[in-house]
Amino acid sequence: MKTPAEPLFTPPPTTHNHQQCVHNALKTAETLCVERGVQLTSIRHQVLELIWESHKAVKAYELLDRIKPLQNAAKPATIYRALDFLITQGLIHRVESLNAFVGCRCSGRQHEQLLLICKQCEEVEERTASQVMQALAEEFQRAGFTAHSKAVEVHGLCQRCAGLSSE
Amino acid sequence: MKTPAEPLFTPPPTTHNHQQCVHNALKTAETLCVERGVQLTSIRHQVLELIWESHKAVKAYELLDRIKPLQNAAKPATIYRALDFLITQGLIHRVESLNAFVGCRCSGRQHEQLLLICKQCEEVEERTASQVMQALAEEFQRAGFTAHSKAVEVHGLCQRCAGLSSE
DNA sequence: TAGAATGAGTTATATTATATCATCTGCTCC
DNA sequence: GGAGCAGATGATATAATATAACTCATTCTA
Repeated sequence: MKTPAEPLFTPPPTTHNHQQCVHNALKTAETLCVERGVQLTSIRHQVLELIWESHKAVKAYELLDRIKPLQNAAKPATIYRALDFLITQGLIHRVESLNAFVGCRCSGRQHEQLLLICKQCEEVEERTASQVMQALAEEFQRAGFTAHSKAVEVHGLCQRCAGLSSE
Repeated sequence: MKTPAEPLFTPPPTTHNHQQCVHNALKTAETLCVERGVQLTSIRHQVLELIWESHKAVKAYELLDRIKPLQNAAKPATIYRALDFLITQGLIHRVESLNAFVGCRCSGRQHEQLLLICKQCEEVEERTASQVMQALAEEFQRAGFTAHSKAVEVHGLCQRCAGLSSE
């Protein structure tokens, strides 16, 4: 049931050790869920693992297709429920502008980050961007607005892709 | 064909003169389209007008329902094409986190604004927030990211609604 | 007048997401 | 042990959002 999933994706061409990266993310998730007394069930774990296969944002129905070999009975609701759980626990981000989901690197803590989405390699980089958040807070102050949740998403070219295309 | 549309909505309880506000928006749109040599056709004008009926973000299928009395043949594509046009011309914003659309107050110019979305009255306030944009630009610099388009959307309570609920 | 460009009509379908009710599983309390 | 509860999942259906692809009409202009 907890098959490590076939490498259905092209690993990111970055130099980072992705296997380690995924391993950390899953371990952190497991620990956090224990601490919080919530259940990282088999399905939820599998969905999280599938999301972490790459640093690209993944669509819900893509996850559904990929999880079917492991969970024959999987239906849209299966995926959406798992996604809800993972979002609530701060383990993944929903990328609003793509209707897609990406693993959260700062698992479970601060969950409102700047997302930099590369149009070319499609990878999503998450940044804390405290100065941006600070400027936002000041703007809310001026506007008399009480913020509950933020989505700060930027599309463009990541450093690597911009470098390649300008050569 | 250019019926001013029945008041299907509750006008915003703000003190502003909404009729004037809509009038300005439409006039500006008309002028801009002439300047740019693009056609603000009857359908496009109607959709823009419907969007401006309130300061809430409107769903595409809501627009479809509302435009049907005026454009009997209207289909989803009718609306989505008009929306595409209006977005391209910078006359409306797409609110990514709601899959909805709202009139743009800074028509046609700077089109990347901070959107403050009230969970209670549902109105969307648009702010230029140059300090936020500046902080974003600096963050892109640090990340080596080339930004093409931004969505900065915040959900919460507007001043008015926060005031009311805290009384 | 042919042909390109643009907008709109029409039909079909793809994609994304939720509602609802039934069932199962593990736990607690008696 | 069994009743009852809560949380998770199964199963079915359908809602909501969005696009594709082809046609036709209009306008402009070469």
